[in-house]
Amino acid sequence: MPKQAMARAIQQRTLKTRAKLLDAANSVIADNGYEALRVEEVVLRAGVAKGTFFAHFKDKDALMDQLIGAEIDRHLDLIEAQDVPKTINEMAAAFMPLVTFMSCERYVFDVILRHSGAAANAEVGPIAMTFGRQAEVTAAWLADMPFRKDISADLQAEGVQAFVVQAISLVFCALHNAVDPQERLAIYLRAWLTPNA
Amino acid sequence: MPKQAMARAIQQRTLKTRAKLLDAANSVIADNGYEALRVEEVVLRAGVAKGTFFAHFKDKDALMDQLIGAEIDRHLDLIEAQDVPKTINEMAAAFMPLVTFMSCERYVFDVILRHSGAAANAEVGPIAMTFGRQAEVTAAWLADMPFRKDISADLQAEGVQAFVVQAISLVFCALHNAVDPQERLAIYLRAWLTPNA
DNA sequence: CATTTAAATTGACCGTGGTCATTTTAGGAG
DNA sequence: CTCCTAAAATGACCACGGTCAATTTAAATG
Repeated sequence: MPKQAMARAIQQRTLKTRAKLLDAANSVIADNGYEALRVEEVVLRAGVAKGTFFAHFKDKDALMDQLIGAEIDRHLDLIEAQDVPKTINEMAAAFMPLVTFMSCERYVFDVILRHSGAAANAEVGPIAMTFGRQAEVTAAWLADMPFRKDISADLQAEGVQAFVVQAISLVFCALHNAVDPQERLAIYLRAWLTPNA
Repeated sequence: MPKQAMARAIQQRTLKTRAKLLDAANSVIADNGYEALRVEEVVLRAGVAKGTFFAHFKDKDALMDQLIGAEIDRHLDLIEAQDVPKTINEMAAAFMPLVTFMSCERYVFDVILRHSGAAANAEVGPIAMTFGRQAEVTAAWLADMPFRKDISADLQAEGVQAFVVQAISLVFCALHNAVDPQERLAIYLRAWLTPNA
């Protein structure tokens, strides 16, 4: 057997540096919010060089993908832990913590939209995963619910997702920003899930 | 009456410079597409200094807003000039040229999403205007159509818009990019506009 | 322990969007 | 025509994301 380059296991310091970067990023966000995050500030607080950042994250967006994706996942955990909503209003209410987070900053919503569809199968990022997960959760709710029978639960879930995004969009839309997102979402869901009712 | 600074009329060269910048931008886009547009390249072709660009456009995004908004408007003109669609399939087909343009580049779609909701009433940009216009056109179609009577044409139009965006999103989503956007849009519209049918 | 090598880290450097104090110019007033 | 002033144009400069050749370090091997 010829001398051959073996893939070495990842080193301890790799995980340590990664953790330092994530901690630093979270602390920056806690202080100034997502939009104001600067890579320079992150590496400064983490005590590493700038190049190290990009050895760990493809670009700034990849960091945001991870951080925001983790936050969405946390909300989905809570949503899953709750009782299955039985009415449209309960469903709209169940989504609200997630909606509130997604609309906490215009920048955050933009990042989410940009990553909601994965660019390639091989690189389905954290946020794209949460969209898949949200659809699953919703479809599971709808599977044993007294709503529409003419279309699949999956299609219903896709529509719910589209309307959640639409409701959040309106938060940032000057033409409509007087409306309450939860109320608006309930209107959409009623029209989508209980037509002619 | 005291000597007083009067607002002067805009000068001829202002319009000329603006036109030069827009022409240059269009030529860059024709050559390399939207994403590859560089402000430096635009001012080079326009024969003006970099600072001049930003005297005419708040930022690069504002230029994109204007150019892409104009393109969308052109598509809406064509859509309005055509016969009112009578079926779901015709409606989906009617939107296709617009859908195709909106998904011509990932970057273009991102710009559109970023500008679809105006940040403030005072600054409703070209793209935000086209969204309003598209909703109007759709609502006008739906006003005398045999579809749903349980919700207003305006709400139906909002949903159509949400599903058009959703259909475009799938074009860029690796998990779904095998699907034909027109077919997908038709499925959404059928489920939204003719439930239980 | 000494040697070796791939992985991890570094920081000077670059590309590009955006700013602003300074200079130039259009065009109205005398 | 000349002067004057506000608008327009200029380009050196900055901010910040991202790159990469060179350096350091972990840890496997003998």
